[in-house]
Amino acid sequence: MAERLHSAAIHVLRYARQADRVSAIGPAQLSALSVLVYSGPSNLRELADAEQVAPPTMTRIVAALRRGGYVRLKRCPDDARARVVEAAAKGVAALEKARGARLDLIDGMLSRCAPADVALLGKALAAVFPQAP
Amino acid sequence: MAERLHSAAIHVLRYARQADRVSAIGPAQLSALSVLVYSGPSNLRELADAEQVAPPTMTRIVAALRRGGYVRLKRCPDDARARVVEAAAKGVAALEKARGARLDLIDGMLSRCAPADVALLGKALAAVFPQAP
DNA sequence: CCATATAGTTAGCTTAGCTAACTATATGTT
DNA sequence: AACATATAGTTAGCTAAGCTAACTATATGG
Repeated sequence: MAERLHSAAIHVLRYARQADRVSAIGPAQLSALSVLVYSGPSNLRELADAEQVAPPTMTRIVAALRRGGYVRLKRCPDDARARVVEAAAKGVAALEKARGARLDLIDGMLSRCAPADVALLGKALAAVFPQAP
Repeated sequence: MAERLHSAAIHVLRYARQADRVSAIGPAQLSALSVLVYSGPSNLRELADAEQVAPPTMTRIVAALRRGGYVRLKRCPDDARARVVEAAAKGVAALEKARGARLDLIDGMLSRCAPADVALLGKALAAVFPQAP
């Protein structure tokens, strides 16, 4: 069962990743950006934890996003050491576009299956991953 | 629906990836190795296509796997340009270990859900991804 | 026999990951 | 208040993993 889920997850993401080639932004940057867009502003440490990455790695990812104009950094009012990273409008737009391309691919994949099976999968996923957006 | 599947796949693999930290071998190498172990020997071009990677990248991944003793290279009998890459015993063992660690994590994740939901998910996955091992 | 295609490699770049060591600011204890 | 310790982030320097362009060597088709 774990095997089946693992294999399906790999299959879905491998297929969806094809869409990322159109995006000018790298995969780690895109992933960090999606956290910022969907979970709101964050400091570097939280972002690094969310992405399962060491702090220096997140420093670089955020620096690259900033150079591209995808995020803004602000000073944290209650801690002078920390910065708050926030998605800029350009970042939100880039993320939505990349995400849309991925979802289109997955939609195409699902459209080649029986609708009843897809509906069943939806129900099962909702039950097992209740927090899924 | 595509959204739900995408999100669940990300969630599962992000969680499972924690297990990879124990493995000495990098993620790209592990992934290529799994193709070799489960689909059998292959030449570089096929492997690069399977991994959605450019040929020079696969040259390096295979070189690293070879240095580690995880794969062997043979000459191709019917094409002197090509090499056949084959998993060595050490490679099979390393892959099984890494894979086992990932599956254990996913098992743990699923064990915290209602068994009926998990069974439903299994049925749905089998219907939508019939080729899944 | 030559032209073209294909398998793979080399060179050189970027991104993304790490650890170790550092600066600067908070915080808790005397 | 002073100092010790903890925490936020950065810098430096390494490796792995991705790419394109340009190359070598072998197949293959005319």
